Amino acid sequence: MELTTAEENYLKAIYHLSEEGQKSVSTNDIASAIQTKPASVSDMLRKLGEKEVIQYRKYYGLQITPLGMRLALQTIRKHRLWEVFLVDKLHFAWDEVHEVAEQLEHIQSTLLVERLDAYLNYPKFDPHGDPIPDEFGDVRSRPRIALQEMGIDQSGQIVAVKDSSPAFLRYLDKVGAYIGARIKVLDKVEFDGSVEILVDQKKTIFMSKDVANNILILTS
Amino acid sequence: MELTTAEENYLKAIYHLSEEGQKSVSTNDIASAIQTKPASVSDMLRKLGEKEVIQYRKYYGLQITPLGMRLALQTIRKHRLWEVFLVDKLHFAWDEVHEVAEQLEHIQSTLLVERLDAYLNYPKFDPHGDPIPDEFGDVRSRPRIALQEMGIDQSGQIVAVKDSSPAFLRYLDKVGAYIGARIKVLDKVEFDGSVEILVDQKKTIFMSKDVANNILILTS
DNA sequence: CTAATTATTTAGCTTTAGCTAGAATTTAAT
DNA sequence: ATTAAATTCTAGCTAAAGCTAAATAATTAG
Ligand SMILES: [Mn+2]
Ligand SMILES: [Mn+2]
Ligand SMILES: [Mn+2]
Ligand SMILES: [Mn+2]
Repeated sequence: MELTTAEENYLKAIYHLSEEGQKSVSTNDIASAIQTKPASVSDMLRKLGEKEVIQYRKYYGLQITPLGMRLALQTIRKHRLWEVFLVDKLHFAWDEVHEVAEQLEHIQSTLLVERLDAYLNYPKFDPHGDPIPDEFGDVRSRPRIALQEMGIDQSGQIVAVKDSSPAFLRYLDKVGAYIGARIKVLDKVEFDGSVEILVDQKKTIFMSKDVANNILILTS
Repeated sequence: MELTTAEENYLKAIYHLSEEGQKSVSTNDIASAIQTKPASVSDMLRKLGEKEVIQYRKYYGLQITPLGMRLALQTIRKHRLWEVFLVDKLHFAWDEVHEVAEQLEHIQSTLLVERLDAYLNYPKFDPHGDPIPDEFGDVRSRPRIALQEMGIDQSGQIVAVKDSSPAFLRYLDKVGAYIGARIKVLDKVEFDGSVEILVDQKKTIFMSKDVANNILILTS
């Protein structure tokens, strides 16, 4: 069973929107995630249903099937491995990789994926801190919470970002909030939800609720 | 001006068949090179003509335009750089790279090509000995002749192969005729055109006319 | 110089993946 | 319980890229 590039992109979007296959997703959500019209989505859902990668009931949502899950995770695995390659080997910035990985993830060659994985030394996380599924689709995920959820004086380590848009990532670069940084919450403003944090015991940063919501922390 | 994947493949085939843009090519030749039907080729030629990458006159051949040449060479550059990557970095065998490079060559990202080129240390030739065009499409080609054309006692170095099919390349691996090997023609059989050569001053190989025709030599 | 053969193109059909416009269904609000 | 609003789906169109069958042009042979 092989999927077209469009089908892979839809399935990946569905997987992400359903939060790793848990809840059901809406046609409109898929449309906006994938930058297309709801009518196109309806049509694709029918096709994906026929291919049995999702279970689709008209007007009610859809559920990704175990088969669909496996295929989605394969594509995600490739996407993230390529991102590691681009950053580690070709010295791309972490905000420059997404677009290219979006293309590279569709290259069909199991040998290529295996060799790439080995060449990169079997990385467990991509440049944005997202876990890389193994060849069987198993994801070893760490318990992580949004920086926004942390209380005053709580500390931890930045392990991932929710938003991978260049604008957001470049902002993080600017303020020095990189993956791996150790942080401690110094203060939280009730009024607007903004937070003040100490980074690596030396630098103090103020950030809005919006920003703090997109930074994921492994607490300690 | 950007081309679709299919258009890039056609243009590349046209470029190769025309022997780097010299002679004109036929519809049937393109069809068999690209494994498609002549009717499909006719249709694509019309489109490529409209995009002005070829000059097309119905029923008479076609000429690749300077623009078409530039675009074809860009794709060829990418193809060959990826082949180097696969062999040098991911340890693919030289007969395993073509199919994958055929996909990778269509990835759109000038930054990627630049970085890849630098990462590979600006290689001048691909694993099959074919020259890699620079970013402006300039190809520094070496004067080379088919092993078949050599006379007895003439010597030289294997610098490239004409045929890159796995079957042929694996045969060369088996007999030890690799790129870079120094050879000398010991004997030629008039009857069937087969030749006997000495490889690296130690090993003697017999090969058919067909094989000798697909091995390219830099004479010395 | 015709006539047969070969090469090439055109016409019309298929699939994939989009789109718009409008119909159908579900959900929310009186 | 209706009605209104929002969501989702269907119908019908387009473009790319392929196909087969048939038409047409060019080439070769007698
Ligand atoms: Mn993609
Ligand atoms: Mn990522
Ligand atoms: Mn290709
Ligand atoms: Mn090659």
